[in-house]
Order: sequence, then C-alpha cells, then structure tokens
Amino acid sequence: MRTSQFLISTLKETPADAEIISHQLMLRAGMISKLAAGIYTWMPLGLRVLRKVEKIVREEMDAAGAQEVLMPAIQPAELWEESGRWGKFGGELLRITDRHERDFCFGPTHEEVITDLVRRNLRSYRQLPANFYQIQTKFRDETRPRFGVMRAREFLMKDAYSFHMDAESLATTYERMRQAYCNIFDRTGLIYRMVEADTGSIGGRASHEFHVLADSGEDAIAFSSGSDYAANVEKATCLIESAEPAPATQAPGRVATPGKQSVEEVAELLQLPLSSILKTLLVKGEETPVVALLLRGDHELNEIKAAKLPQLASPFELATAAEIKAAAGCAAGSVGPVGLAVPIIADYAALQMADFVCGANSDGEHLTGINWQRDLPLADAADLRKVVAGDTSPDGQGRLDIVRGIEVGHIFQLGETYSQALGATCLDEQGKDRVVTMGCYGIGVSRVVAAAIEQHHDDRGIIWPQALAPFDVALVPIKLQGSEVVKEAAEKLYEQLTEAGYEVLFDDRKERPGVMFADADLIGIPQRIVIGERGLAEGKVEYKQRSADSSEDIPLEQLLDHLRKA
RNA sequence: CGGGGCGUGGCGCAGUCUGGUAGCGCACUUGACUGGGGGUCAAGUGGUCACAGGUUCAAAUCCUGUCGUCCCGACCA
Repeated sequence: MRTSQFLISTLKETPADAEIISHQLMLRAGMISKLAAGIYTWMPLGLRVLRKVEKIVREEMDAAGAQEVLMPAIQPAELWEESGRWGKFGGELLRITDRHERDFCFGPTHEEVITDLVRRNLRSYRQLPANFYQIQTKFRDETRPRFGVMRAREFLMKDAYSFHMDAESLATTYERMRQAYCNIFDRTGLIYRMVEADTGSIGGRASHEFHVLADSGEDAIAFSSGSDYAANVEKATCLIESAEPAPATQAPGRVATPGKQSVEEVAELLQLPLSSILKTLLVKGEETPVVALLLRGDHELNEIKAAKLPQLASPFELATAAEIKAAAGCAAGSVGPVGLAVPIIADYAALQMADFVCGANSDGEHLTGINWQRDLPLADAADLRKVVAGDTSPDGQGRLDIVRGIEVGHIFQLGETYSQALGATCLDEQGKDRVVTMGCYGIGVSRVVAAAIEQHHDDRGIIWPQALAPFDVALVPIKLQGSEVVKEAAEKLYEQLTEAGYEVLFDDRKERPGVMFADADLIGIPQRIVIGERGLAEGKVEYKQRSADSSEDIPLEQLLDHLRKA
C-alpha cells in the first residue's frame, strides 16, 4: 500500500476529550473518527487492525467447531418479552419503533435470537451439541460511554452460543471454548489472565473472564502468587483465618465525634488506624426493614457477596436515611451494633477485632474499647468484604495480588434460562422432548484493539504486536522525488517485499524524513526500512524495529533474510 | 440519573469578567529554498463564535432556555 493512496490522517496534538492513552493514540493515529458520543467510524488504518483481530477469532472459532452465522442487528420486542428482558434490560436497550408502531431493539446481545433460531431449526439430539457464532455490531445505550471504543455504544463483538442435551456436553464444549479463547489471546500477543467470574443474576454453573492487564482497566482482578487462582475482585475470596480476637484491654467508653461521618474522619479525629474501627452499614432486608452489615474499617463491602445473603432484600440496596433514622435513631455515620435491634451479620475479619471503635447510635458519638461477647453478643459470620492485596489465596497457596484488567472476553455456562423461557427443546434418545441447555461466549473485538494499545505504546505512539499490526513493514524512502537512485531502489524493494508476502506501507508522500518517521512511529508499524542515497552508495538500507532503541544497516541482498528472522 | 467543566475554521487554544472590525499555533493550498527525526520564507483557503429567544444603537461577550460533549459518581458488561 502506498501512502499516496491510503488515508494517513495523523494529528500532532492530542484531542482534548480523549482521556486514556489508547483513545488518544487511536485518534492521533487516525484509526477512528468520532461521529457522536460512543459512536465511531473505523478509518482505513483502524479497520485493518480490527480485521486482524477478527481473523484470529474466526480461525480459532472455526477450529473449535463453531459455525459462523450472521444474525440481525434489529430484533423484535416480542422475543424479548418472551425472555422477560424487554422490561428488565433497562435503558441500555436501544429501542426503536417502526412505521407500523411495532417495537424493536438494536441487539445488545443475541441470546433471544439464537435460541429462537434453535427452537425453529433443531429438533433432535442428533443435531446436538451445536455451537454458533457471529462477529457483529452490538448496540448498548451506555449511560456513560467513555474511553473511545473501549466502552462504546456501538461496538464489534464476537458472540457464540452452544446448545446441549445435558450439562456434561455443555461442560465439554465450555472447556473447548476456554481453550480456544486462550489460543486467541495467545495469538494476539497480549498479556492476559483468565479469571473466575461471578455468574451474576442469571445463575449458571461456571463463568470465566479474560482480562488484558493494563493500569487503565476498569476491573480489578485478584490472583495468587502461589497457585493458579485468579478471580475478578467482584468474586474473589480469601482464606478465612479463624483467629480469636485479642483479649480486651480497654474498658468501654464513649467519645464525642461531632460532624464526623466517615470511618476515615473518625479515625483521623481519634488518631487510630482504620483497622481499629468497626464499620456498620444498614441495607434493606428481606424479612426486616433493615439488616446491619459489619466490616473492619479498612475493608470494603463486596456487594456481589452481600447480595447473595438470604436475609437481604433482592436486589441489594442500601437503606435510606429515613430507614436508618428509624432503626438506629441517628444518621448513617454514627450507627453501631451495640444495642442495635436489627439482624446483624459481620464479616469474619470484623469478628476478630478487639478494643474497637464503633458508632453509638447517637448522632456525633462513637463508642470505644468495645469487645465481642463482653459488650455485645457475637454476630452471625459471613464473607462480606472485597479481598485486598496480601490476603491469603483461598486455596491456601500464596498471597493475593490485585491488578487492573480490561475485560475482553467472557465465557459462561448459561444453563436453561433462555431455552426454558423460549421453549427451545429437542427430542432425546427416548423420543422425549427436553429443554436444551446453553453456553455463551463473548469477545469484545473492538475492545481488544484498544486494550492492545493500552498495553503496547510509548511516548512516540503505538507499538503493535506483530499479529495485530495494520502493516508489517514501513518503507521510508529519503528524497524519493529528487533521487532516481532512491526511487528505483525503493520501487524495487516494495515489489520484492510485497511478493514475499509482507504487508508494506510504502511512504511515497513528498514529506520530509522527520514527518515520515514520526508517522510510522505513531501508527506503530513493527518494522521500518529506510532507504536513502547515503546507504545505497554502500548497497545498504537501514532497518529498525519499532520496539528497538536503535537501527542497523543491512546489505540490500540480506534484507529479506533479516526480516524473516526478525 | 446526580454533581462539575467545556462548546470560537479540520485539531489545540486566546478573546467572554469590563459589549464596539473574530485572532494565534498546527494542519491544508501554491511557490521558492531545503532534505536522515514533526524545517524556513512568502503568498493564500477556510469560521452565521453549538442552537433558539431576549436585552442593547451594537452581542462570541450580558440574560433565559435548549442541545451537544467531556469528567466524577451512581448504574452496567
């Protein structure tokens, strides 16, 4: 490809509304162009990268035995009413009405459509297991799209859905897809982790997420230094060390803490570490108006874990100020468990505290020197908190570390949620109609592109992993317009490289070298060949890897060999 | 949805407080000189100052409303 025939629309300055590095570099490199919030055009350069990701995904899906289909982006409301999600999905579902006043939505996902497809077309266990995938544009009307294509309203996704007669078959396909996902992310050249994920409100048996590690990631993932354990912090647990609390050394007391609401404020006022303060949260209960949850001051509530407690109202919700006042007689900042007449559930770590500070159930006051059993009865124990770095891995092997990740894939053993609701059944060996069981498997194709940049860039621009690069080689001639020698050599080299199978970006613009170098660096082409009169006089060209600090001079006749080895 | 910021040429911004001929840098066009890390000089193109209403002799600037967009939070994968 010649730059004279290929739009290179690089920017020197960073657009003001781009926050994270991948978004900035995608705009500066001219990969994408914004049309509206969270809605982008993929420019020629960006599209080449997107297609590379697609190709890897497609090859591995095909190899894993999945069949490609292409489902409609627009879906009738009736299907979503059947599954119960027309009402439940909320504002994220982008809805439209056609000229006959019929309701439709732009598909944010395709469980309904694929399940409908299966119930219409598959009748026998002989046709199962079956696994269908598509690479298609999805629409989610995010409340806050951000970070360019990282969280866009319109984005490219690979979604696959498998159908089975039983859980065993599902588990087999799930494992095959898990391996396919590992193959895909291995091939992209990105540093990633597979982690255990929460199965969420849908239930289901197993779920794993694939995260590209990057500081800008929106998810936190915990992994063990001593074993394979890795989990989304939403789901991560740690080994519960059942230590007895230290013996009491202080007498109970009462201290004025006027205007101090948060644990941090109280700790600062009393000159105590956060870990010696007991945090009391009131949430809506199932049987009672509120339930109290107790945590050590330096720990945070894991709402996913809390939501699973039967005593709590579903969905999980914090108590309102009025409910807190009614139950504890004070504002949220002064609530404590001593004498509190509501069900109380304490995190394991909270039960190990001694001589702690907690709210006095009286505005502007806290209790000090409080101890379990002496000052209040032991509360019910539960795992309520988010893990923190340094916790022991739940398998007892090693300690947990926490890093940021970008979720690029998610696989899920769905079960019968959708097949049941939509009545997708097949006849089994006994000729009996049975509801099929499902798995689903997603990859954010466009997000992979952004995640790759987050992980691979420097202050000059993008450094593409070979597998995702829009071009393999940048061919930069010096003084193409003024030197017959250079022109002839460059054209010949371009032809040779292209014939050898390289995707070459031949910079035939009438630009100064600095401009061409800067552009090649910014758009991140992995290898660069500079061809000029000076080197040609000795029969040499300059070769440089994008990731390397320096270049080397290579005799022309050895160039192809050199590239092959690189 | 709550809080905050910003809308002035393709991009980055100044001008708004204190109303009076719409500016700067980059990019773009033409030419000359240049030619191994975003070059120099010269001459140009391009803006109903987000939109609507109002105040005023006069509005980018003041007032009211609307829209867009970004950030934080809530929400969500």
